Amino acid sequence: MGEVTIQQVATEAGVSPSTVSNLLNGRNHRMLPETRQRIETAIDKLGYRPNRAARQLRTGRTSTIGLVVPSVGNPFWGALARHIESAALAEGYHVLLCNSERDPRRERDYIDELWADGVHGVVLCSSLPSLEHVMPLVERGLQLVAFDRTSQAGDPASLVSISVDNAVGSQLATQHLTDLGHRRLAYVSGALASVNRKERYRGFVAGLEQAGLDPAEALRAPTGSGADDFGDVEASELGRAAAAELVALDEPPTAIVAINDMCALGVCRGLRDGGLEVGKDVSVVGFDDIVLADLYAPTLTTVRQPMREMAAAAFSQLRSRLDDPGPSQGQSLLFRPELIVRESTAPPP
Amino acid sequence: MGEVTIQQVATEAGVSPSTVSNLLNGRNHRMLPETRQRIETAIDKLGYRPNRAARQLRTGRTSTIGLVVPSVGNPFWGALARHIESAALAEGYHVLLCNSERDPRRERDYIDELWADGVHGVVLCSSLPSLEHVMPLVERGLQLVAFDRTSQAGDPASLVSISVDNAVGSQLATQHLTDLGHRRLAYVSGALASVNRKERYRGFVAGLEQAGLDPAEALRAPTGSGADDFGDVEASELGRAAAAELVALDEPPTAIVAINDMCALGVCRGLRDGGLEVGKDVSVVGFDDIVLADLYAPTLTTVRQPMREMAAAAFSQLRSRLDDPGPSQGQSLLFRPELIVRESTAPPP
DNA sequence: ATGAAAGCGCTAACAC
DNA sequence: GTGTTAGCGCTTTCAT
Repeated sequence: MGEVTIQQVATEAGVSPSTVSNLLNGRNHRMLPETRQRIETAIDKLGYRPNRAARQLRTGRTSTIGLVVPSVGNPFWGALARHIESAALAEGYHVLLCNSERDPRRERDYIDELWADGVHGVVLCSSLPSLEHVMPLVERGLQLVAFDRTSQAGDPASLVSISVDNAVGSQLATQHLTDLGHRRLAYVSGALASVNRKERYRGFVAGLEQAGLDPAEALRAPTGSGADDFGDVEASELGRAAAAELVALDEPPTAIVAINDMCALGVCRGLRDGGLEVGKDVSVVGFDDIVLADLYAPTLTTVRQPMREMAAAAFSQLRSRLDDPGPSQGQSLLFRPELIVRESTAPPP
Repeated sequence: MGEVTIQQVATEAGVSPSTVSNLLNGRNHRMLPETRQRIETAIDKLGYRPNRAARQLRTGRTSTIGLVVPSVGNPFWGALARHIESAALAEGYHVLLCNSERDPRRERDYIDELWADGVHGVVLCSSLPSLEHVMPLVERGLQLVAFDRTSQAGDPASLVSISVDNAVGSQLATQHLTDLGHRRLAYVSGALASVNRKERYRGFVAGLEQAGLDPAEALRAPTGSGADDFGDVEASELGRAAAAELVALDEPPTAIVAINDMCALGVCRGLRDGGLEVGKDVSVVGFDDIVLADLYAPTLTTVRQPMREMAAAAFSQLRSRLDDPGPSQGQSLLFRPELIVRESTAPPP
């Protein structure tokens, strides 16, 4: 019941293991068609599959990449995982899934382990403003593609960043609201601890200013330290709590920009709890365009990230760097967001 | 920049590699505390991490398991992946993610590759009624835990199945509807091609009969061959299309049982398209209790699967079989579903 | 155009 | 209690 080895294939085909190996690795340009034929027959007959551990031990290469996301339980990250995996599969790569739960320590431990496993390429979806905790490995040759996080000053020089243009997206959303006539806007997000959150907020402020509104007067929720306590899975909880706060105000906002779709759905839920009708009493706009945005009642106006393309780019960047691990130039790919107008936004009542 | 090897650690600590290995593998009961100390110091100093490829090549074991799901883009599978990964991580295992996209061929290819990678344990979320395509590997020693699919007659003897009691769950849902006074029910699902779909439908029928209704008179949607064309990601699309059909009927149903939550959300969407109000004109009940069920408007009545427990069970079953790969008895674990009543169900108008 | 040989880093008998 | 030794299956010079 032992596995078939390259040795057995060689014996069966009447050649040496190295010849089989040569064929396997595409070094068959000057191989006799007959030899080649014999080997292929033997492989088929024996059902031979190369042992990856052995191959990896020898070459130091793996065709496995790591994917670190906050949580695949969140539909947004789930969708990313699906697309990354699909792009990887098409090139014969496998994906090791890591849920950081937005815990920096877990994130670091994971990357350490991936490295120890021989995984030299990782798509990292980190909320952390600094990537210092992974620098040692990057210096040792770890290839990193940051997803949903634009490059920062202290980042490793070779870092590739794939992200939607968050500021533009948020500004688009905000502008849509002010165009509809809204003057009293609120912004809902957790603590602006991560790069992309900051950028999205910046877009919100820019949108306000463009409409001649004073950002200082815009509402923010949830207030207080509570904002820090919400992780990624609970984005909807956060939105719901924030909406409750907002509804209780003397002068509630007529429009709300949420940090992302899950949060926006929570906001909608909280608004309903407070007896308000979304898309009528209050407008809500999200960010991401997850599948559920178009399913919700009312359907959610949101900013779409071109996920499939972004995922494909993330993988192909990683792959090309894995193939040529020389010291390479870092770069940022910023994708263009698109405003998708649906039912959750309307002129103020 | 080469990696630190066990040899270097040994040299540094002034011992032999085997002694280091012994410590690493917990064979340190009768080791001099001093030796142990020296080794640990050396490990820390050098930042040593064992090379898994080498270890795997030597022992034939991996601490990686495979997880094959239809698509992590679907929140239900995303949640499962998160929980499985979390259970695995707690025991030092890693999870290789595989999206089958409900393609039997992809499913098989994946499992073949996992096996070739030295992965001997797989949690398989297959919709397929037959597991014949993976039998050869099971016979070679592949440990398989089927998730969301109860054991079938032709299954491998050693198979472990983890599933919610689908029939009971569906019956609970149906009964809830008939208790509310509904007489004209519809069932929405794709083709009953998979084991769990069949079971859920059986529960629906049982619920009807228990209420003295004739299952033959119950509606089913979508009708026609269209039902086959929907995969997993598009469950919501299917629900929406089905609702459109149902709404167009002379006598539309007053209550709808959907195969799962994503489908139910699609149904709600379709109902709204048709101008009907969910939870008032029509009642809808789903299955799974994904996070969004409680976020939706109206909140969705559904049947909860105890995901975390089920995921933990799946992993621990797999693990124990991996640890003792002797020919083991197959078994089925059927978890108790729970009806969660929310706003989407009410007495008929 | 093919083969022989060495060794990747680790573990597990078996010595001592 | 610790060291010696012999590979696990594969790739890759270097010969031929």
